[in-house]
Amino acid sequence: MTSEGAAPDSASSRQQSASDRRENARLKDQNSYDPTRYAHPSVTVDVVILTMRQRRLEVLLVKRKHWPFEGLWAIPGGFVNPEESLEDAARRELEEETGVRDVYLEQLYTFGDPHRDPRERVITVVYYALIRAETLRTTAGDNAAEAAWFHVYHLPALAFDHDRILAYTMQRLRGKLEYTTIGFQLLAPEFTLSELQEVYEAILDRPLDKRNFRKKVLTTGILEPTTHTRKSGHHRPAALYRFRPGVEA
Amino acid sequence: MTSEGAAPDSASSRQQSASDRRENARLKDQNSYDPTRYAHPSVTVDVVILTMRQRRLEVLLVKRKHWPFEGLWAIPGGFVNPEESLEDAARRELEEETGVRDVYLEQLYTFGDPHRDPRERVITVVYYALIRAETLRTTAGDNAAEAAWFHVYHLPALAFDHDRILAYTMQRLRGKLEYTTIGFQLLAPEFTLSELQEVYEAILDRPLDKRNFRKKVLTTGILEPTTHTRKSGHHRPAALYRFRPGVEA
DNA sequence: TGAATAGTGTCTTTCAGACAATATGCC
DNA sequence: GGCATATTGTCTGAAAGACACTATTCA
Repeated sequence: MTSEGAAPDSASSRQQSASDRRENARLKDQNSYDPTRYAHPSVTVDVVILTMRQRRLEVLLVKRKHWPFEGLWAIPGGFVNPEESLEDAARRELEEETGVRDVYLEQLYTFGDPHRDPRERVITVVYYALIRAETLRTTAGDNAAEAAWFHVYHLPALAFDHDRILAYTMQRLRGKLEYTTIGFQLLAPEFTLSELQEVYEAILDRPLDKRNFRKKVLTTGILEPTTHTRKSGHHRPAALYRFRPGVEA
Repeated sequence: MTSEGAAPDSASSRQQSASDRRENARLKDQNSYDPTRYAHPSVTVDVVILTMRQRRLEVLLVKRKHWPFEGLWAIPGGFVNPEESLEDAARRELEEETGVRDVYLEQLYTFGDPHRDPRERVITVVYYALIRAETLRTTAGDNAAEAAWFHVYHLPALAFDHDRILAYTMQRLRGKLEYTTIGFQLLAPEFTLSELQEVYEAILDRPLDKRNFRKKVLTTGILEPTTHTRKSGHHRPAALYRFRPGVEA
């Protein structure tokens, strides 16, 4: 076991290790009025909610009604409650916005620039969720003007640093598409190969060759054919597939 | 532009959008005593500091001197100051521990389970840093017992959820090794191909074929030979390479 | 000349990508 | 029959992986 001290520094600050500083914070907390408490930032969870609608990848945004960024669109989010995990907070937020639960949800990144919110310091842990359009509850009616779906490649003006967040979401999504089964999360349990291809094309934002695509997904062995077909127009019905049981992202 | 309302919910909670809730929080903040402030968790930044020493990948840990987890080893970290970004906090922490700056640093993940720290709720944004062993300042002396380097595959008992954090770091590192030049961050500006291979083997924890490895890195074109060689024993000297200027991770 | 590490090439298999014609169902 | 989408196979080039011997330096 090698042992080498950390570099020294201006002494007074360095002698106090990180864990010591936490310990000091705890001791201070035992006082009833603690100025360091005011340094605690707000922590929120934002959830980028994505779905496939009309063969496009769309994101759910809410319209801001107050300063700052009044009138601009924002990724839905909210505060993390004291007794819930970050992921629980994200799932709660997701369910509040869409009524769905038990969907794919993954932590994306944490954004914490000191002035990203002009009101106070807000550190936001961003998650993204992939949901199937059919699982959404239908329009609430009086909320219709507040939340809307947008094509991810034609976004309105966004509040805060939410344009960066969405750009980063797409980057992550494209990366994961290659080596995971994440794309399947946007489809119903049974689906056609054309539908699967549409998901990939929507995420990658480029057309794929049909023969190569089918060859690739079928040779991986993660799909199995069902006996069902889907008729969707004046043409040949497509065979339905499902994920091989036991295979997960 | 399609527009569909978000799902309704138990009304009182749903009618209040996420941005509304933030707005409400701001209004409350204008009072001098605000109970919601107590819900703000502590936010820390932890930095997994990795380097190559003696052909092994090693991580810098600090020994805890107080409850909780007294005597166990922990990833160095500390609070985020009000006026610094998360990455700035990580760089400050890194410099305090090692004396180095301007090294590779990347946000890993944010851990925030409500009881991961038994004292209070602490949400930690974890970064990892890759540094070259030569850039480290030498042992401080009186701090030698507090911080130590550990072989990443032979770790001591760790405090908090730091075992999970280190496991996740290795996972990320292996993933990025394949499609980025991240491994180069652990080497001096000029290095031998054997040294580069040692870095890859240390991260992947498996031996690589020397001929295939050299073929692969040389055909990518990211390396260029220098006119220098390195003699390191009673044997043939090795040619030194450097990264082609302008290529970054 | 022995010890130690540096340096090099071929073959096989797999995967990615370019490319176009036939099949089926419905009107 | 005409329309619309479903379905299918070959070829080529690139990359990955298995595999072993020669070169150089110095004690």
